[in-house]
Amino acid sequence: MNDNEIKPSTNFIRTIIDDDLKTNKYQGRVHTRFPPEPNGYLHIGHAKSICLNFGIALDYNGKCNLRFDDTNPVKEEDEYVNSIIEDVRWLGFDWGPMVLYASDYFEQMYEYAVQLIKKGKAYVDDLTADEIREYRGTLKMPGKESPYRDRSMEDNLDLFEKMRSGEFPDGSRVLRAKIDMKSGNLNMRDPVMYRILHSTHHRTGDKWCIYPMYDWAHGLEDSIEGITHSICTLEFEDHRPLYDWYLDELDIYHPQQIEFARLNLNYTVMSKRKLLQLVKEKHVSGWDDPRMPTISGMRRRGYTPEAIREFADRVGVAKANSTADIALLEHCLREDLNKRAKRVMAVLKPIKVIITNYPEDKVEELEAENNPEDASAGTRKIYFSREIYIEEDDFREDAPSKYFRLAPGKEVRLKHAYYITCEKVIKDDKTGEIIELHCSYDPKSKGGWTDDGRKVKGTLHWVSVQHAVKAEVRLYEHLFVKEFPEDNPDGTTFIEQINPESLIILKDCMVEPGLKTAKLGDRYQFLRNGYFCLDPDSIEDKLVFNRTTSLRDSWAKIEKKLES
RNA sequence: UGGGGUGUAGCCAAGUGGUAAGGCAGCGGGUUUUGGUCCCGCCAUUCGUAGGUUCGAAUCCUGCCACCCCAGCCA
Repeated sequence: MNDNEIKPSTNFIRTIIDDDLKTNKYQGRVHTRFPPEPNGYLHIGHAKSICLNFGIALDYNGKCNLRFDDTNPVKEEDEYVNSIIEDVRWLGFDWGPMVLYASDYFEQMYEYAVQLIKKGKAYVDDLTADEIREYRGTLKMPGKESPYRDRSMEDNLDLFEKMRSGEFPDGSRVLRAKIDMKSGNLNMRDPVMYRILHSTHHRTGDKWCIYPMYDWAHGLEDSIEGITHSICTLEFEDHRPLYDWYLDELDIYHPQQIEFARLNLNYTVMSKRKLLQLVKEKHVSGWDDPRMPTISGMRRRGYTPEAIREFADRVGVAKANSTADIALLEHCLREDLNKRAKRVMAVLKPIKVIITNYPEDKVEELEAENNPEDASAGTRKIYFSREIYIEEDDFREDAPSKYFRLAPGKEVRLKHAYYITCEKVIKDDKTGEIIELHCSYDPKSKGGWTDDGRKVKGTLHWVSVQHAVKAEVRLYEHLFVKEFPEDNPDGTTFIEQINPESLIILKDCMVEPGLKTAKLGDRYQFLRNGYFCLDPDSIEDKLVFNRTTSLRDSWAKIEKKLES
C-alpha cells in the first residue's frame, strides 16, 4: 500500500451500491440513468447529477441511460432535447446506442394503468382540480374520499378508455390511484396518475390526449429499463413510498430510489424558472450567456468538461442541503487551464512605450515558450520593435512601496525580451493624461536576463505596436453581487441583485499576431491576465475573446491591505 | 405527536465504539523571466444541544433545539 495513492472519492450512494454488489441484489448489475425533462437548458447542478450517474456506471462497469422524461407536452420542446444531448456529450459521457424517451413507454404505461384498475387500485375521478385540492385535506388534516372513488371496475375501464380516445375535455376527469386519503404523506392521498391534455407532444404528436403524471411514470420508466439505482434529489424522498407502491402493486421489476442533495452555488441562481426569467427579460444575452451557470454558458465562457467533472467530484455527494463555494469551481477551472492553456501576450488596456535607444527600423524575432507547465507545447517566435504597448496598470507615476512594475526611473523586464527603464512620461498638455512612456533598454539583457546578477523583480507582458492585432475582450464577473441573490429580507428580487459589472467590454485590446488564427475551443492564458477563449461572435477581422477566469492576483490583495 | 429529511471549521465533506481524513477559502514562508504555477507550514481538545450507557462516544440510547421538503390535473 502506498500512502500517496489517491483515494477514489466515495459517497453514501457508492456505499449502498457496494453493499448491493456484495449481496448480489441485482446479479452484479449497476444501471443508472439521467432523466431530464426537456423544458430548459442544463446547468451546473445537472452536471453534478450527470457526473454522479454516468460516473458510477463507468466505475462499476455498468450502464447509464440518457432518458428524457417527456410526460408534459405543454412545457417540452425539441430545442431543449437537442441542447441537453449536446451538453451531456460535451461533458464527456456516452449512453449506449440510443437516447431514450419516457414517451416511448406511453402504451406500456397505459396497459399498466388498466391492470391497476382491474385490481381495484385505480379509479376515474370526475372531481374538478379545485375539488380534488379541497378533498386532499391539508398538511395537518386528513383528506376525504372522492364520491367517485367506488365506481365499478367496468365503469372505470370504460371511462379510462374514453379518456384516451378523446371523448372528454381537458381537466374534466383524471385517473387516480386508490391508496389512502388519510395518509400523513400527501403523495399517498389518491395521487393523480393521468390527466387529460389535448396538446401536441414533441414526439408523439397528437396520438395521446392523456398524459401520465411524474410519480406514476417515473418508476415505470426505471422499471422498464431495468435501472438498479434510481438516483434523484431530496425533494423526491417522500415520493418514494408511492414509487414503491406502484411497482409493488404491479408486481414488476423494482429499482431502488436513492436521494441526494442537489447542488447550490453562491453568487448565482440555479432554478430553471429563474434562469428562464433572466433569458426572457434579457438580463443576459441567452441561455449560453457566459455569465449563466448553464452548461452551454460555461462552455462559451471557456470552461472545460474536465474542470466541471473535477468540481462535481470534489464537491461531494451527501444528503445535507448545502451551498458550494464558487471559488472551488474556479479553482478546478484554473487547475485544468494552467496545464493546457497556451501562454500568449495580450495587452487589455494599452499604453504606448517608445524605447528611445532602440533602432527605428529594427525588428527582432524572439523565442517564447508556449507553456512552462508543458515542455511539449514548444515555443513560438514573437516580434520586438521600438514601439510597444504595455498594460496601463503596469505603470504608476507614484508607485506604492511594494509596487515592482514600471515607474519613473525604475527598471523592469519585458517578458522574453529586454530590461527597460522608464526615463520620461509624456502627457497631454491640457488633460494631463499620459500619452506615452519613453524608456531605454539594455541591449545586454536580450531574452530577459543578464549575468551581472542585477535584481529585476517586475516582469511585464507587452506587444509590438507594428505587429499588434486589435481585439475585443469581454471580462466577466459573478452575475450577482450578493452571495445569496435569492435571500432578500428587504423585499427586493434576485433580479435587483444583478452585478452591473458582470460584463465589461474592452474594445481596443492589442494582442499577439498569432492570435489571428485562434479557433473556437482553443484555450489561452493571456500572460498575467487570465484565461481566455475565442467567442463565437468573432468574425473575419474582428476577434472577440472571453475571459474565462482571471489568474489569482496576490498583488490585488496586497494593494487592498495597503489602502486600509 | 401531520409526514419525510438534515445538523462535523468561513464553504464542502470523510468518519459506522478506540481518541476528528481531505479539498476550497484564509494566514505565514520558500522557489520563480507570469505578483501565475509549484513547494513548505498554520488553521476543530471538538462533532446542533442537554443528559445517559461504556474503560472509552462524532459514532449507541433518551430528551430538546435549529434548518430544509411536501397540500400541481409540474417534474
